[in-house]
Amino acid sequence: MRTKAPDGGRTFTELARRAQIAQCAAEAIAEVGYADASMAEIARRAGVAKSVVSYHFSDKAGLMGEVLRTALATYAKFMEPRMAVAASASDQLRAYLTGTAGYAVEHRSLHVAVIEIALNATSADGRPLVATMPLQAPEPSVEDILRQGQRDGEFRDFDVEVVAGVVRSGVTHDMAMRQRDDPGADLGAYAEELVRLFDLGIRL
Amino acid sequence: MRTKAPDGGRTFTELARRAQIAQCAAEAIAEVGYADASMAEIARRAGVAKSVVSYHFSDKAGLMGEVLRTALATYAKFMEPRMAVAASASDQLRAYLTGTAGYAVEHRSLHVAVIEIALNATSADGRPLVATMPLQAPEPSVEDILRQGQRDGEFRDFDVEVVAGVVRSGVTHDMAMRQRDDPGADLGAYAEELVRLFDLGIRL
Amino acid sequence: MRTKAPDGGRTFTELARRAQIAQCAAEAIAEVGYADASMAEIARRAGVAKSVVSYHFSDKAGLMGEVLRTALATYAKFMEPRMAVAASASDQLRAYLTGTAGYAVEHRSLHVAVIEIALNATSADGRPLVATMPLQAPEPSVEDILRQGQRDGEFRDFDVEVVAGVVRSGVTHDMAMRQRDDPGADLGAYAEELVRLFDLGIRL
Amino acid sequence: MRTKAPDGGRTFTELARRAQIAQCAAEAIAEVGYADASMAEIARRAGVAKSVVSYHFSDKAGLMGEVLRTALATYAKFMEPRMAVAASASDQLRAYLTGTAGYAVEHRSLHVAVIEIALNATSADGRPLVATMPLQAPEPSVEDILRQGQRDGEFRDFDVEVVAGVVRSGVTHDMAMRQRDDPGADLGAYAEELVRLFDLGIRL
DNA sequence: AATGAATGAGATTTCATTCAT
DNA sequence: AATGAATGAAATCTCATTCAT
Repeated sequence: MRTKAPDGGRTFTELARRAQIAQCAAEAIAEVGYADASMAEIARRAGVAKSVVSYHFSDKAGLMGEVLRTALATYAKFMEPRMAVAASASDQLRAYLTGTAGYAVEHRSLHVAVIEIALNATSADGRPLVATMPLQAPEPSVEDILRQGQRDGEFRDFDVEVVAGVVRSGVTHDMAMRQRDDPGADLGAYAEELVRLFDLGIRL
Repeated sequence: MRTKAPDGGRTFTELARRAQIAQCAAEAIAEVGYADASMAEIARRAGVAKSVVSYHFSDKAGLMGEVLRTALATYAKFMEPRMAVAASASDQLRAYLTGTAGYAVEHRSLHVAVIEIALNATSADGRPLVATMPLQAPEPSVEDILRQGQRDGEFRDFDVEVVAGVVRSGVTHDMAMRQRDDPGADLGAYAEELVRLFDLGIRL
Repeated sequence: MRTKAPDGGRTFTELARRAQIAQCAAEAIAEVGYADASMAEIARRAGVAKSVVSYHFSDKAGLMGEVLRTALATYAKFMEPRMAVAASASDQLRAYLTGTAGYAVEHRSLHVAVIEIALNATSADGRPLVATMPLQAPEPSVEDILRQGQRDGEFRDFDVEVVAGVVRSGVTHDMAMRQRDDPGADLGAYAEELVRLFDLGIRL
Repeated sequence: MRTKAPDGGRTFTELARRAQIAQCAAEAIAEVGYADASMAEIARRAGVAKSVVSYHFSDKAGLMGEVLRTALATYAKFMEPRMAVAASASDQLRAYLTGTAGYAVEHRSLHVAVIEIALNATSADGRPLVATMPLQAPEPSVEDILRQGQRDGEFRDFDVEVVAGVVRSGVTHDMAMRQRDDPGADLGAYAEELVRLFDLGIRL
């Protein structure tokens, strides 16, 4: 009897290979950049023939999509318990910042790979890949948290879009760059500093 | 007689061509991403043969280096008068934020291109290109400003490295993303919001 | 006990699968052309795994050979009763033309596939596949009919090889092209027109 | 000064290379069949690198298109003087048959290649290549000749489409097959036999 | 009897680069 | 100063085929 369909008609072996290859793809991208992370390089890191990658993914965009989905799922799973214990909006913001920092440390490759893919990957028609994929970020979003804080009288009045953007870029792009340039950086302390900065910056 | 050597033994025509090609390279990168900004695409945009690009630049890394130098020089020239009129550290920080936002609007391609190049370009040995180049950012750096503010008693005590990073990523990466996703975004208001946020966040 | 050997040691199931796959191969070739009729495409149409095709046929040439044999057998079975009732050479020629036209309509895929295979399929050594296979066309051949007509004084003197070639190409290649370009073409009327044309052309 | 633009902005060298490559493509197709006539094989025969072929032709469909255009132009040039001296419809038909036979002998590769390409080449969207190209056959067409003969009272009444099809397939497909199987076949005698056959078959 | 997984070979195409002119 | 032509290397992807299960 076959070990069929634990998810969408795929066998365990297939799911395992897909996961392995997606992981190697993320590592390749994080290390050599999107432009140099060729299918050959990814296959080499996975220890399989180039054609094995093509066997499991319809094309490069398909593989990149899997990396994005993997990253998002990993991130959501990582954040869920941390966000659950946070009651107030400022606690949630703290949980978001320290949680995301923790994720960036623990899943460095995925973290950097997502940024690279978002910037560079294009689908066949030339549009950015992320624009062609239905990706769903975990709830609540930074915007949600900020708006809640304003409603609850915890936060002052400000443009939610703008502040959410800076908050997010602080724990994604800047942190990724920091890690790349200094792999041993203390991101825990980094996150604490951000918590203080934004708390002071937006508190009523 | 030749019109020689306004800079390092290069004629005016040569300098003009180099500048034109570098500009087109930045535009190509900003529009299609580093991975798809091939020498052919860049040459096409410049309206010259591929070999002309190779004629003026030793190789692709050389061209990317020129884009970085151009961007830095343009940025420095843009910021200099704006920084000059700012006396206190908080005025300087405001000038930095609004100035950089203005630069990002006025020189969108250069702005985005630098981010892409920093993330992706590698020199022949595989190391990140930016790590192999002597690039000199304009004075004062964000770190300089923050430290001065702390010395002057304007700013509270905090980790200068961390805050400088967030400040910088806010006006580089986040702003670039914002522009890409919404070309008509009001970056002036964006900068003002950042000024308030960081002012509150770090003021003593 | 196994249901063995109705033909050369093959079970019924095996024969059925082989027939099914050969049929799907013919359909694939007829629809997308020999060059695009890959083993994967054929397997897809048959609703089986690629490896099933390889399991039943030694290699692609083997499968193509089976298509040829199937086509020939089908053709022979289709023609036999129609030729049997034709006495004179001109009746036989008429039976050949209308019969073959009927076959082309009823077994369109096989008909087109044979032409494609004859033109394109090569065996491992690079020679045309048809040249390496012992294929036996049904009796009487067009040449036989024409020669008989000449002997009987029905037909005038002409080069049998040449006329047989044109007769055959008229009801194979031209008819196949006609079907491809205009699937609803009236091949019955077409055949009647050919009968008249050749009858006048070769009658004494 | 450059040797520019003898045709559509192409230099002499480029035109020469394109012609040479198209010729080699036709030969490759005629010898090994469309399916095995890869870009690599074509480049090998032309004695150039694979990338040279890609340099001169946007893609494989572009090269195949050039082969078709070359063949058509060659055919038109070959036929023109032969058709010009034929006054009556039967003379024109004779000129068409003997002329086309002569062309098939003199330009065997082009002749066979066109048949293969028509049967197999597909453009990117999967449709037959010939259907996507504006190809213009030389005047008068076989249909034109036959209709003229009917109007002039030279030919009897018959379905022009059908007879034109057989006439054409006789001197294209059948002749090509004949040449492939027996390279030394006497196509002159072949054509004469066809002239007699069709003359008797359609004359009033 | 069937098949999922894997694979090497080779397909088409793009790349950065070189060089004679 | 510029460029058309060429090229080897490498990119992505498809192919027919094999094999353990």
